[in-house]
Amino acid sequence: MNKIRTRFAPSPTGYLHIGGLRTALYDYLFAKKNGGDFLLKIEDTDRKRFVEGAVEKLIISLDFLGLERNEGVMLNNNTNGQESKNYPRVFEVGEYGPYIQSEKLEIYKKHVDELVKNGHAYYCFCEPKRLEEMRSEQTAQKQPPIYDRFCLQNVSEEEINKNLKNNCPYTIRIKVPHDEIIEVDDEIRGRVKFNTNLVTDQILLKSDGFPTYHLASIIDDHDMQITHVIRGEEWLPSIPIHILLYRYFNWEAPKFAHLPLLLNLDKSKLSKRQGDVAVEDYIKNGYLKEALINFVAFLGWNPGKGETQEIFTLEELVEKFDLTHVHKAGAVFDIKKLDWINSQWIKKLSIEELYQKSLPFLEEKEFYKNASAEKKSEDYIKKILSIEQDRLTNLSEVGESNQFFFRDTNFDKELLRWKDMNDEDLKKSLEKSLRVLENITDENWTRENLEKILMEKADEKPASPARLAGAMAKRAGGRGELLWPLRATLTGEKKSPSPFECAWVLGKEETLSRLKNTIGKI
RNA sequence: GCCGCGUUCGUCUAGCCCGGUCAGGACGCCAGGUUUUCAUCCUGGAAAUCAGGGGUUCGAAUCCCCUACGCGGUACCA
Repeated sequence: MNKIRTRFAPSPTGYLHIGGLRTALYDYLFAKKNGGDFLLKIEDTDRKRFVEGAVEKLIISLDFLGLERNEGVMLNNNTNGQESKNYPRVFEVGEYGPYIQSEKLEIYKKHVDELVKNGHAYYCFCEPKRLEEMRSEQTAQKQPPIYDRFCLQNVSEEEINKNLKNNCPYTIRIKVPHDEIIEVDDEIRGRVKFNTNLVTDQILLKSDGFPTYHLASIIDDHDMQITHVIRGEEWLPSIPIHILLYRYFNWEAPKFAHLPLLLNLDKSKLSKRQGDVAVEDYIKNGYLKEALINFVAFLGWNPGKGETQEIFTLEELVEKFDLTHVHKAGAVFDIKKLDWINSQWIKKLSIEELYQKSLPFLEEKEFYKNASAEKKSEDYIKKILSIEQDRLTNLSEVGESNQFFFRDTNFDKELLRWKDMNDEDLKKSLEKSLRVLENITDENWTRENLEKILMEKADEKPASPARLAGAMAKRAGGRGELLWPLRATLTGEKKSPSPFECAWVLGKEETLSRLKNTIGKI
């Protein structure tokens, strides 16, 4: 059996779409699972929709995500690729190129001429206006909109030659046979059938000399020896054309797998209207690439029986991936699940990694910019991150809910009170914390120690005779008597990490100073 | 309109090919536990008459047919 080869074939119309990522991912996973090759080609035959820099952006995104290609279009030239004619910083690596459609125009022309010669395709000189009128009439009569073959039936060879000589604009159409059922075994959907009487003679070559998708993709996939075409469901209706082209060229067709669509919450095709669709936007908003890949992999696929685990690395996905477990129905993109997966991936990061990834987000924040140099130190930030790690669902939230680490706190006496504590009790509580903390040396100022010592003190005795000792006191929140005012002093917030964690991050000096400051104000 | 694809908890889905489990898991939600607060973590719960209707069968989410609904295609866009 031939080596398995898949390709991702985006159009450079902007950025890597989240749906594109899913397609690319499945192409990648399938190829790697089967020891095959995965490559990138560019479908830039629509000059009206072309966006400057889009090819580069696409590659950057794929590289960033770690979806490595064996060949095709690349940005870094470490494998002696050839510089692209149309895109100066882009290289083409591999022996089946060009991998950029706009560089293959002569090849397409040559093939389509062959089709014309063999009677499988024909010249069409119809103007768009006539085609439009024809179609609206057909739909009005409840007929399927199909080209009426005017040029096939009414334009003689002589006229064709004359028109060509006069540089009349023309297109070339495929000649679809009548009364035939075309059957395809889709890897995901099983057998799919189409009646050719309902298939129009699609345009293969546009009047600007560029091929349409149908022609170009078939020639490319053949040239590049693609064995499995894994693409979006929107291509399913045009598959009879593709099958016909393989037959006309006398080429063996690859296997096809049509992926279910990604949907908005309202089940319409995933679109920008209802949220971000560009991979780069998700990255910009603090999602990890691991989470994005993990999440998108599960949109329309699952590892099957018995597997309850859902957090997987790219490598693990490669190992588990299987086309037969791809679902047929469209999948709603629910960002709540992405958030959860992202939080899981954040928890797996080392502090060093978390620091490197969080810093760019932190540097954008006002509270960080306004902080002292000491509070921007790597050591200090890492401490904050180590206690925030379990609380983050998203990198962009970093520091957000713990801004007291970066600036002074506000004094709010009511916040400091534990339950119905009076001023005197409050002051006593804080003074006790101060005494305890003062006695902890710098080298003993660790998370574990602070917790151990403060907890001991908090459990020591019920502060007021009205409260019972032991477990009952604990239940009534005896620990809060010491711990709540301490934590509130250190943070100035109703909600925050524990006082042990906060004191540890702030350091002895800052902790004591915040305590003294507050005590002085009561 | 025409053609194609699809339809299991709110969402992602297992199970369907090879009929026979209280239709299982995850996210989210709710409750409880741990806990000074928050988050994490742990335990439990609600949540799908398997789109609807007909068959076939002792028995159907699973096989067959019909209907409805959704989506995609219907371009000199991909």
